Amino acid sequence: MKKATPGELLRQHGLKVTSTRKDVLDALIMARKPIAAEALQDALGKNADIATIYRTLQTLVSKGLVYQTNFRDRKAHYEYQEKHHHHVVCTECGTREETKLCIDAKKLARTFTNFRTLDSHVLEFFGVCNKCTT
Amino acid sequence: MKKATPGELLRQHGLKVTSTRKDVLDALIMARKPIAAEALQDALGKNADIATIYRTLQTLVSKGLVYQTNFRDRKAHYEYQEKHHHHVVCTECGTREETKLCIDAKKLARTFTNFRTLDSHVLEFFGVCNKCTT
DNA sequence: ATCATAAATGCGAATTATTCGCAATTAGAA
DNA sequence: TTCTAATTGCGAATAATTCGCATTTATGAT
Ligand SMILES: [Mn+2]
Ligand SMILES: [Mn+2]
Ligand SMILES: [Zn+2]
Ligand SMILES: [Zn+2]
Repeated sequence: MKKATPGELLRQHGLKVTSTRKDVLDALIMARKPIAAEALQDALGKNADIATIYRTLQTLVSKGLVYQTNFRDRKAHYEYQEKHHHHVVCTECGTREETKLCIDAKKLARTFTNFRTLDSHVLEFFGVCNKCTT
Repeated sequence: MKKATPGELLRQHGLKVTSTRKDVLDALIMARKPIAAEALQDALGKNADIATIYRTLQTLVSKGLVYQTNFRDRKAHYEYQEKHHHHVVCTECGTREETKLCIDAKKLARTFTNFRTLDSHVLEFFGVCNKCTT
């Protein structure tokens, strides 16, 4: 199957297809990394309203199309998530690397917690990348 | 060895021992769970200045005495961390459970990333606790 | 014990990210 | 095409956190 367009993705998730939504989702897909709301606005060429962008992001997150992370920073970052994954972030230069490493939350819930199931998890690693380790 | 007092802890980390610092650290130790800056101020009986509390928290975090988490919420939470651990949070009622489960970041860095070492990581689980699963 | 000095505090004002209220617009169903 | 609920745009409002600066305080040296 070929990759779905932003419009199709929105429709698949039962969302009205508006141009802001298409643009935001498209920008997120292009970015291929976590990006903050304001940076997203810049990427869109300033034509979109910031409140609308925030509302759009909330919607996309609620549908699971986009993953929201609150790093140590105080602003939220949003990433289009075609496939679940995590990041390793360099605390010196901000370089971000994707990692396939994950954890089996289902098994884990039984072994290590009293919850029957775990719906989601946040996992981020911090270190100094090889370039910054002189 | 018996448990160190807040004052001793501060001294051990090369920090000036002030009453706000002792109070904040003490409150965090008592709380035994992540707590936000303002809640901390309440716990301290309103006598401490919020800007000072924030500065104190930054300091404690920088020394590794306290662990800062930015959940999905927009406010940061701080927890005294005698021993590294993570949480399982119920998205219905907010119940928070500690879990011993962790990951071996050293081994991991070699296997799954290009970083030589990983200094820290954030790991939080979200689900619905048994009480909320009617 | 007193002093000197850098560090910490308190206060108010400033910033920053995010949300809200509401009138105007628009997507999609009928 | 028409109708209506959902979405947008704008500006103003919130909420969390930080900043500037004058004042106080902890601690090391005398
Ligand atoms: Mn990624
Ligand atoms: Mn804990
Ligand atoms: Zn995962
Ligand atoms: Zn861990």
